[in-house]
Amino acid sequence: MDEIYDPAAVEATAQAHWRALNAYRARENDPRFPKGKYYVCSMLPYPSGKLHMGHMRNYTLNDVVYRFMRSSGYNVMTPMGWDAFGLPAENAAIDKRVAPAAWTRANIADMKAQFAPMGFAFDWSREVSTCDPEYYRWNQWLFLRMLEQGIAYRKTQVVNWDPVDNTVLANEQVVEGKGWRSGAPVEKREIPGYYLAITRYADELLDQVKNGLQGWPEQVRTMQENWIGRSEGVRFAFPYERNGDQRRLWVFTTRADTIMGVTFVAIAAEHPLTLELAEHDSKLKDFIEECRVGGVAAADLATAEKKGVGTGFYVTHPLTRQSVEVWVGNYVLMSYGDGAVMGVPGHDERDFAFAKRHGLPIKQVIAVAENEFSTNEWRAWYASTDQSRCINSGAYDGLSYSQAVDAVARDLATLGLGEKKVQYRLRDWGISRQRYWGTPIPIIHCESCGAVPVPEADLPVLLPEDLVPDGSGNPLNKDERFLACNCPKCGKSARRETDTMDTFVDSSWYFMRYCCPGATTMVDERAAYWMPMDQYIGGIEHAVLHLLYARFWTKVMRDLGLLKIDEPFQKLFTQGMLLAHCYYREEANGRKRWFYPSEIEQEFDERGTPIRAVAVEDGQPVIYGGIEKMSKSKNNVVVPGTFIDRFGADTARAFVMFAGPPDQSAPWSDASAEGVHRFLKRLWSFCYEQRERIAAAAQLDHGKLDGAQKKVRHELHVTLGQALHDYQRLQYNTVVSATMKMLNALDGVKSLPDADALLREGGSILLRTLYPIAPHVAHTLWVELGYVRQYGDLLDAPLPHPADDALRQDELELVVQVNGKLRGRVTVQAAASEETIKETALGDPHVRQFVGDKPVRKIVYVKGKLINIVV
RNA sequence: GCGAAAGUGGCGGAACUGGUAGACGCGCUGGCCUUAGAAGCCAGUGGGGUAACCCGUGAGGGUUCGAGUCCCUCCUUUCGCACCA
Repeated sequence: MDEIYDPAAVEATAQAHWRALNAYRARENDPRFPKGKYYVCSMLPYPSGKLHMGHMRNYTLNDVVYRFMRSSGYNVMTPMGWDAFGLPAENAAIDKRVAPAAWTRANIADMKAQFAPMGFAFDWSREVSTCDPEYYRWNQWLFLRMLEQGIAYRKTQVVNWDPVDNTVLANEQVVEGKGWRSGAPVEKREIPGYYLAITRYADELLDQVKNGLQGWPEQVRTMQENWIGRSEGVRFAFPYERNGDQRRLWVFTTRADTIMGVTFVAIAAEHPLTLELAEHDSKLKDFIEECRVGGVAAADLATAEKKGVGTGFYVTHPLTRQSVEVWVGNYVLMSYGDGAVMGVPGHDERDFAFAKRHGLPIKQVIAVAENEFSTNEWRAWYASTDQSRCINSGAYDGLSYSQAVDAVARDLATLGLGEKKVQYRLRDWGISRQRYWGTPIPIIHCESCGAVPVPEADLPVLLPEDLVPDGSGNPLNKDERFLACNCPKCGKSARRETDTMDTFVDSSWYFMRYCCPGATTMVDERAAYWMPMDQYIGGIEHAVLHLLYARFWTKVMRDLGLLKIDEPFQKLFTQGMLLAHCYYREEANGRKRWFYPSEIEQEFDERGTPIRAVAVEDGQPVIYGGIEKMSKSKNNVVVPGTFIDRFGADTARAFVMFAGPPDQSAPWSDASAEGVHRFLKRLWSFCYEQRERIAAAAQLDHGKLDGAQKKVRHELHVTLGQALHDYQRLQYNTVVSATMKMLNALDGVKSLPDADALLREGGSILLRTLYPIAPHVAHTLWVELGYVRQYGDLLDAPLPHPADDALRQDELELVVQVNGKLRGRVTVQAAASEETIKETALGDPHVRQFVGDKPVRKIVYVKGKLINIVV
């Protein structure tokens, strides 16, 4: 054993050992692990080629779960793969003139190499790349099954168009009116595409996120709930006549009790009736155009002015039979409900604003308390329905909210003009993307037969890998080899669909393919063994997108008989980001020049308060830019390579765990990281010095320990109990603290000549507690100190558990409070009666000083902890 | 605007179910070692005070023998949603 801790050597040896054992290859029903399977997985990364410490934090978290659960006796499996399709590869192709496939594969190789030094327990035999035909063929296969079931269908509708990325976006991918990736304001376009009927599953998706999924963070569950957005209400129609036809204008409302307050009907600019009426109305035409390009940021939209145009066209109120004018309003969304609303300005804030602006009548039909309603000043009576009463509403007068809704729905139903309906905010998932680097949609367009599915036997529809996009649209449209085909129905020459699938399709089930590498079907019985996943780990940014799609996909697979589970992820953990300090200086041209941390020196005052930071190059001050997300533009990205070279992977792992609670963002700090390295060095020196005593020590007999050793042993076992608890709740920062505490405690008894047994037991506890976090150094010391003979290889050595005799104490130190304030400490026999303890407390001279001659009103005794004397 | 979470030393952060606030680490101070530096080791480190003590978990109130923790009001920050009828 070397005297000096050499992480490079330690890590190389440990990794060679694990490699020789093929240690992370997981097998179904492995008899070595009677506790059963445990599947832990991190969201698969996009192979951008660059990994920083933030990634390492995420995967270390994953690795700690793996090692801890394996130490607990589970058959643990943790895989890794690549979300390999998508736009960055195409953009890189345009920039660098390389095919996306080559770029992506090179990045994957690069990233795997960057992972290697960290010692992660990935079972690489299960690796998945979503751009691999053996993977995406099953996207195509399931898509065809969905077509058969009517879950997938083709339609033309107004979509979100990203003018920079030149593609359609799903609603989930539009953030504040902008494309989630490009940041460009989204336009509205009418384009044909394929949709997946996720709304069919809306009820189930909602129910399980509300009432199941106990292992998910509340925040994510709420976000999904809001996204699905279930509303109960009434869908009804305003009849009208046009060109001799009897037609109906449908609307949806949650406030059917206000139906007698309708003074207009507002419809969306893209509503079919709008388009029809606009044919002979140039003002309306202009307004439609304004709505199409306008509406940049959705945040402004909510407060934006309620613009609109009257059409001069009238429909009939279904209950009063009065004529009501149709208006086109910019606040009506075509994509929700029927793209039309009844206008009740008396009781809806938006309708009110619209009516005020356009001079439309306002009618009160709900009784409200004095001063709560006036036409000049809106008060949000709308929000409270529990005590409202109808007025000015004919037959409905006096009814409460729910009575009125029931009565109105019944009357509308009698007329055949409406009924109760549940409306969702969730819309079907548009998966067509006008991009090259994705899964080809397996459809053939035939002039006589239309859109024809590719026969199963012809799968996969291979994506050509040698095309280099030039920025002028989808290169598949120009690739004759890909386009040319024959119609599977009539055999005539036809053209292939060139749209590809949204990459969220790829990530909707990769975690199931991990379970059954090489399966000749989409999934096989091995998936039934590993699924549902026990612990999923990923960023909060996927709270709705990926996690909702994956849940939907699982349910579709279940209904097709491929699986028996309802939900894919039992527990979800959303990890926080790793941040870093940044420093800059204003240049003469007004630009900011960002400094790398290595170019900066921080100065402190006598008390440790940072005063200023200076640049190493000239000693002149720079401006502290705060703690920010790691980004290239701010030069504050910490890369693993150089850090690991200097301090080793174990330090990197231990520090990213120590930096803060894993579910919160934490700042990287070179100084703190070196502190963790110092700890590992101290641990190494300690073990080096004590190696002979520990290796030769006898079994520990608690009864033979003296008071000082008992105290240390007690502390060790209490700390162990806390560490195990924190392991369970994934609070690894305090686990690292616990191992530091254990070392400090053992350090305190190393000079005692008869402490060999205690050192041996303590060392074994410390190393096993530390192992999931810093496995290389723990493994090496485990071997050197001779623990293998007793417990076996550290990979599968049983977890230590606090011993009862160590936790039990002969004497207790109790805190004495007077009126809730700490006034003294007393030591009592553990077996002492409450009476004796109280007397001892009162007898303490310091306590007596505070009690004085005031009468004691009450004495509270908290067992084993404290005594509070109330005077 | 609506909803959620969080505010604790110079810093990152502990305190599981109300029970010794500041664990553990960083930084800082003093000392030892060293020709010197680096590394290492020892001691100290919430604020005030010579001290006894007093004050301290964003602000204010409340419940309780006892509140960082529970309740109410407010402030700040972060995140999510954002015309969803």
